[in-house]
Amino acid sequence: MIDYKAKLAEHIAQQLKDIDTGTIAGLLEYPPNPEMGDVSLPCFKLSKQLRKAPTAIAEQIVQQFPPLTFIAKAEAISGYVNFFFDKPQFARELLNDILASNDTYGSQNIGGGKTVVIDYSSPNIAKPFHVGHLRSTVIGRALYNLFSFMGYQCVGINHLGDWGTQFGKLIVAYKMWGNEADVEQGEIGELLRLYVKFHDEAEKNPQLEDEARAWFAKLEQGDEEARKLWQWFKDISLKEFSRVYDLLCVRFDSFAGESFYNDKIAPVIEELKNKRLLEEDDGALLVRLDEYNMPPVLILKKDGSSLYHTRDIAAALYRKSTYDFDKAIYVTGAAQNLHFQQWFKVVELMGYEWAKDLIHVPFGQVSLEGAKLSTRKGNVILLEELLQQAISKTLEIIESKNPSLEGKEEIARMVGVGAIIFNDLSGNRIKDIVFSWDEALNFDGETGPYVQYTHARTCSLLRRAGGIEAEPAAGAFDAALLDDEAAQHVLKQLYLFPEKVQQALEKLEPSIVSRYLVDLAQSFNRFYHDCPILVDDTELRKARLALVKSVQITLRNGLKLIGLETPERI
RNA sequence: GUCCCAGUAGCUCAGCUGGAUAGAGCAACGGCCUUCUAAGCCGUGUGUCAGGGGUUCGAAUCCCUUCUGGGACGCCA
Repeated sequence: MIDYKAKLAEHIAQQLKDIDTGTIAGLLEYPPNPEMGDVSLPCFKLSKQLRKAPTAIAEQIVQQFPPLTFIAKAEAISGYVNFFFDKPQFARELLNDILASNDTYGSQNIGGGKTVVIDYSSPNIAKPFHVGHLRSTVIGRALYNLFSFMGYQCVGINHLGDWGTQFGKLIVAYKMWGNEADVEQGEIGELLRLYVKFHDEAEKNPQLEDEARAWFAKLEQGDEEARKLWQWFKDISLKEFSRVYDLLCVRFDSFAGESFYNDKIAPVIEELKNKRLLEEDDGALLVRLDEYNMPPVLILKKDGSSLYHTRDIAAALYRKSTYDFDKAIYVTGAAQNLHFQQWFKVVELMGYEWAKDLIHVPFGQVSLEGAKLSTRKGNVILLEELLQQAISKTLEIIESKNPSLEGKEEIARMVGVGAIIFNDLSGNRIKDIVFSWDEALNFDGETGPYVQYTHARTCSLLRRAGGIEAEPAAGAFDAALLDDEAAQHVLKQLYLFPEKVQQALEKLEPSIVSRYLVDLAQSFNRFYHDCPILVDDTELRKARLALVKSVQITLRNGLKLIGLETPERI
């Protein structure tokens, strides 16, 4: 990876003596437009420490700046030092680096093989998979890819919501209003019907809630009938989930859900007791967190059954001992912020120093044109339906634009699904999303298909170039020929990729990569429009193809990170 | 009631570890395909950065406060 910023910081620090490299590196920034150079140093903050006016500092730096091959010019202007890269050297070093590193361009070994456990998707059994579940799934998968790319060993866990009072409810409903044939045939739809029916009836007859709790308690104690029904419901749900995961190409290393921790809860309760953290209140057991300005955490209900706090704590202890993680990440809706703060604190109070490695990654809520999503009220967009719609719309577009395309069904799947994923990852994850069919199925502008299309364009060019030029090699071209404005802009974008990937990792924010890809695609499309690539001038063609190849590599690496596929033709 | 999060162009958003004139896309209108994929490119217009105070050489960005919207707050997850 070439890092001119770091090199510059070193030289400037040497010159200023009293200021260290890190400080300078933190100050360096990219100027708002190209006339102001490639990297600039605002000198205002140095003013106090050096007891000198910013303009004087800037001028001093420029006057005494040593000749460096990669810097063509340094200019002092109203308190800034603007550095201009030596364009040919910059282009040559950058492209050679990208071509040589290829599918590792942008990656760094930050993790050093340390393990990160990422808990994502984690849908509730017996409820259909809807757009609301998409976020955790695609954000979590993107984080998984980012951490892997940056040298971490990842463990992806689908912490299935396969335990809890809801199963008591379902069992009660099934026994009262359901039958085997209907469930076998209706699958999740029928389970949902029973669940909704339960809630309707429970409003009239609150006693049903007690029955449900009783059945869940039986389930936890290993009652055979309860156990059998539970397993059956779970199998039916997993069948639907795996269809969706296949479409999204999402994989997990473990499906250990909440039920997995059932036999790991008692020791946790014991430990909490021994550490004198538990308090009894009206028959239930809880941990008080008043000093930390949080409400108490309920650990055990008065009927002796567990709650999800309890299971999360047991799961964290299990994961620590099983995987010895460096970080454990939980990707869930922001509505659960308090819940995570609470049980993270409990783990800390239990005396585990690794409580600091537990990280909650919250995201905003999806609503439906103002109304809240509600499975019970039937106010949902089923994810499978959304994906199918996107795929069939993509197929229509292909039929009209490129009817002779081979394997169009598969490509339509890659692009249609890509549109939905990209849409979800294009804004900061914390923002709420109002779902709109029009936006989800828009394939123009800042969208997944736009980036994929741009990637396919690079593939097409390299295909047409044929022969040895189709695979430009490092050093086999004259980078000085890439002096068009559009080409220069593409180079700058390419240079930013490693920095963006690192930022995305640090902020746990996949959208930084998504937005970067749009910027890169935009600059490439302008270059494509302004500068013919397959020209007769052999040297110029080679140089431009090297740029095209570098864009292809970078788009591909970025798309893969956020979980989009990279078809070579669209 | 207490706490958390958000508020930037008509719409969706970026910019928020303070820096040079606040940027994209969508929508609207007008151009560009006998030449490398038009899911593309170019052009036209829009802003009390929710309001008010403060800190600073400098604030969309940090602090305080008000307003608006969303969310959470013991036997659901």
